Amino acid sequence: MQEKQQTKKELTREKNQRLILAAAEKLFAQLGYDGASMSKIAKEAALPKANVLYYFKNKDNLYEAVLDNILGEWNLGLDNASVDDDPASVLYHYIKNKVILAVEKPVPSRLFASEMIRGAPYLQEYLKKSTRPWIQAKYNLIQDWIAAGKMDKIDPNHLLFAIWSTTQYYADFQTEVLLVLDKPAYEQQDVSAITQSIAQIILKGVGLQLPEPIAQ
Amino acid sequence: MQEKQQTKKELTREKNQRLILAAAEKLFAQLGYDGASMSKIAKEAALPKANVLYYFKNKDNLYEAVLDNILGEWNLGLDNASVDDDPASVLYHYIKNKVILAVEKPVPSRLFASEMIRGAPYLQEYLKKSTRPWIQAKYNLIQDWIAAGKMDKIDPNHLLFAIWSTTQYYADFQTEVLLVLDKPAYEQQDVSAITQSIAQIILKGVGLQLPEPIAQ
DNA sequence: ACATTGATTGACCGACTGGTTAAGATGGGA
DNA sequence: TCCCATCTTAACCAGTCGGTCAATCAATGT
Repeated sequence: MQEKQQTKKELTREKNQRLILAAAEKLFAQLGYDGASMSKIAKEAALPKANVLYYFKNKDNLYEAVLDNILGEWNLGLDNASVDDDPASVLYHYIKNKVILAVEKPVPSRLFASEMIRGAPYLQEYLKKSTRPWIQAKYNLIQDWIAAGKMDKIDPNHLLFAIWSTTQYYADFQTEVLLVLDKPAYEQQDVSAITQSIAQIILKGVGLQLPEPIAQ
Repeated sequence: MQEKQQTKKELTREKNQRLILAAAEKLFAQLGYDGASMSKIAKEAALPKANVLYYFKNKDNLYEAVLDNILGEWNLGLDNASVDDDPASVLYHYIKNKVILAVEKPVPSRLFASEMIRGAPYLQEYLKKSTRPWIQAKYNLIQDWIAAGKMDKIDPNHLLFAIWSTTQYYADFQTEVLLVLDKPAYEQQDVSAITQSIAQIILKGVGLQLPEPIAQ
């Protein structure tokens, strides 16, 4: 248990790294890779620029650290499902989780989107090694559901694209959504309204029924 | 008709402006606002930087010109529909057009997405003056279709978001899509495959039937 | 108590940024 | 033909970029 006993140095080290990562995440998402300068990030983290470069050797290094930090908590869900589960329930909860994430933590989604728009210069390897096997497994799962007559025939890839796009839209295009809805910010009730709308379209769209009554 | 008689100067002026706009559009979408420098744009357009700044006073001016240039051809469609039309047919063709645009001209979509992710610093006014009235009209149209019993009850805003997100995804996230589909580039047949998948989900999702048999 | 290691930071660097300027090339109307 | 407006472009500017460095500071093991 002696690894739990952290020295003061180790504590401030961790704290500073978290500070820098949070500041970098925010600014990279807001201003893009080139727009977020090291000095702006340092200022946001309330540290001297040289100190930021002490913890992360260079800008690329920091950018990759931010991406790594995000991907872990962002891509999960839909992982424990099997053929025997009810696709309506599984997909509904997957959509719901993605909507909650999009509304409550939009920054990672925006950062991911920026990366993709630029051709994924840093995430290409990650996509090949991690996303592709994951989607392959889900592809098979959905195919099995279709073969079992549990849902309509549809290309599973495009179904997953549809779920990702519709949910992440509320994070990436938040500005447009709020402007159209004429709101200053998302409210509690919006999460369920969005979830219901998306789930209604997509689930019925592949021959499933909404698993829950509309919660008021 | 004498305005048709262009002098040599006017011709090169137009040509250079088109050249610069095309180069800027490409680089702004690829590298973001800050990543695309004036010298890179000039190099891409094969002109000296000072010449680019002669035609467009400064970077902001050029950026806005690029956005203006895009929005005209990008946002149309769904405009001549009325309550008496068949929603299935109207929405199907709208989706189809958006998919074609996403696959064949992804750059404008990516530029628009970048703008949105950054909070639409330049497009906010445009959104208020142009997009909001447009979407208000479509909102009423869809509500009328619902009232006429032609389709399921659904919030028209979220339906439009779903159509925009699913279609534009194939432009903005092209890298991810191609990687998942294991292709080097979109092919002719992909347009109809994507259109069919999206239309199948969304139309059936709001209680409509695909208006055309799957074209082989 | 002290030496050693890690942490902090201001000053600095060359490269590049968006933008200006001024001098010359070009072409059209008189 | 000549003049004048438009166009072209190298040279230049101050400011910022990512990154380095060396001097100082703080904490730790002995």
